[in-house]
Amino acid sequence: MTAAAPAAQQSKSDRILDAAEALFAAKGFDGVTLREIASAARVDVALASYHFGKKDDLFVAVFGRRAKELNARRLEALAKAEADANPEPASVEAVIGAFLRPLEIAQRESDDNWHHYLALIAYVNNSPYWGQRLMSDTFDGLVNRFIEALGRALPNASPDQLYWCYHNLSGALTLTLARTGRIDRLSGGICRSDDYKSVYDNMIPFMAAGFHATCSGE
Amino acid sequence: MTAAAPAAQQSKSDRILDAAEALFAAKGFDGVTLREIASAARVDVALASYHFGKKDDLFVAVFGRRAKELNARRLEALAKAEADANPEPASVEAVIGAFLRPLEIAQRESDDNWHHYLALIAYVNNSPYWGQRLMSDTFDGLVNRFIEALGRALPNASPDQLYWCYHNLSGALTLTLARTGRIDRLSGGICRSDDYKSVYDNMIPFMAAGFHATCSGE
DNA sequence: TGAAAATTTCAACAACTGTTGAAAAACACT
DNA sequence: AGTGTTTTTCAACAGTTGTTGAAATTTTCA
Repeated sequence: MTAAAPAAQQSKSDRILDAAEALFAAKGFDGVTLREIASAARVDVALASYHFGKKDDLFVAVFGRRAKELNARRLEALAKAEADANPEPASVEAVIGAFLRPLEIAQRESDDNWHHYLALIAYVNNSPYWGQRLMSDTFDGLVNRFIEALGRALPNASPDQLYWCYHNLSGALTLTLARTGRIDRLSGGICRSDDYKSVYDNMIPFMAAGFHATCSGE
Repeated sequence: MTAAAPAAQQSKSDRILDAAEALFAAKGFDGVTLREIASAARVDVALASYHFGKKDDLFVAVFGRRAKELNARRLEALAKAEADANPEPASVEAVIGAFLRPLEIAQRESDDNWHHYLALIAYVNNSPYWGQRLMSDTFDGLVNRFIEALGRALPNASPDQLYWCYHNLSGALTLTLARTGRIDRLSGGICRSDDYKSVYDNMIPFMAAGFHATCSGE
């Protein structure tokens, strides 16, 4: 009788962030109204403005909320991969795994709504409006850490090769996080977008092979 | 004196489609108003409704306009690749090239605004709302033709392996088409998202290696 | 307990939204 | 020229939008 009531213990401010996160991820910034968010959070409309200011600021607040923890999880995985390989540099596959596996784990944490946040990342990453500044401010530092690690695993690679390869990885990942259900329909049910294990089990060696093929000396 | 005036010869209906294409691609369906579109097309607001009906229908009309030609270009490239390899099946790299190169060419046709349309594809492909049905209706037939060709090049691959690999390809391509400028900023100017040649020169061997690594017999 | 601060509600604002119906203009065709 | 058809304009609609200011409530803390 004690479970199933964590929502009641959440502050209204948190409820707003939760509702906004899910709705922004599903419908985009302009596809959601503050009244929808307030209604989903069971809260007065004006409260969103009181706590977070303009609608833009609310969006940025939502996007920033989980970023710190996600970055920490990824950095931890990277550090572990590098420690395991010491004194050799971590392999390409290990670095990519450190970049991706924390997402798989987060996606499966069904009690917390991480998958909404990850879908929101997908939205932002592909948005011409938000994509440039907000993504950069939030993730560029982390990404460059990973690219440096990939450079150590591929000493013959030039910087632009590494960046373009990361671009491929980022795009494939983004489409996965968006969870549009396209692959389900395209494959006639053979593939399921919520089968996270399969996604990452395929993606990691796929991307590692791509890095090796295009980032060796020429 | 005769050039630079093709816009004047366009019908108002075409001007609406052009304006809607560019604006939808830049700001998404909900981020654009019919008045913005009409204003950009130098046309009365009511005219969009007269020609295309509801806003949703206009969006679908925009999306469908160039789809037939794009599909034809890609199929032609696929047929050429298979003819060149005959009697062997076309290689993975050749099939992927047939899928991607028509986009590179279209992106560089600066007189026609193909790059707006391609950015619109990126938007739709990642949209949880439009992504499923509209993408499927427009492109699934073509995509399955390419996946069959990839299956002939990789006879040991299982269908789900091929679909997941295509998923990776599609995601990376989508991020490229979105042209958010992220890679420019992330790389500190080393990479430029409008350097289409580099993008595809990297992406094709990258993806081919990924297919080979994950779609061989196990 | 009581006052100050933070939170929450209520009501309303001006601006903007997609859409429509009727009038007006342009066009096609005999 | 005069018909019927298509295209274009104009004006307006009912509903929704983000945002705000003031009042009411709750919380904080000495």
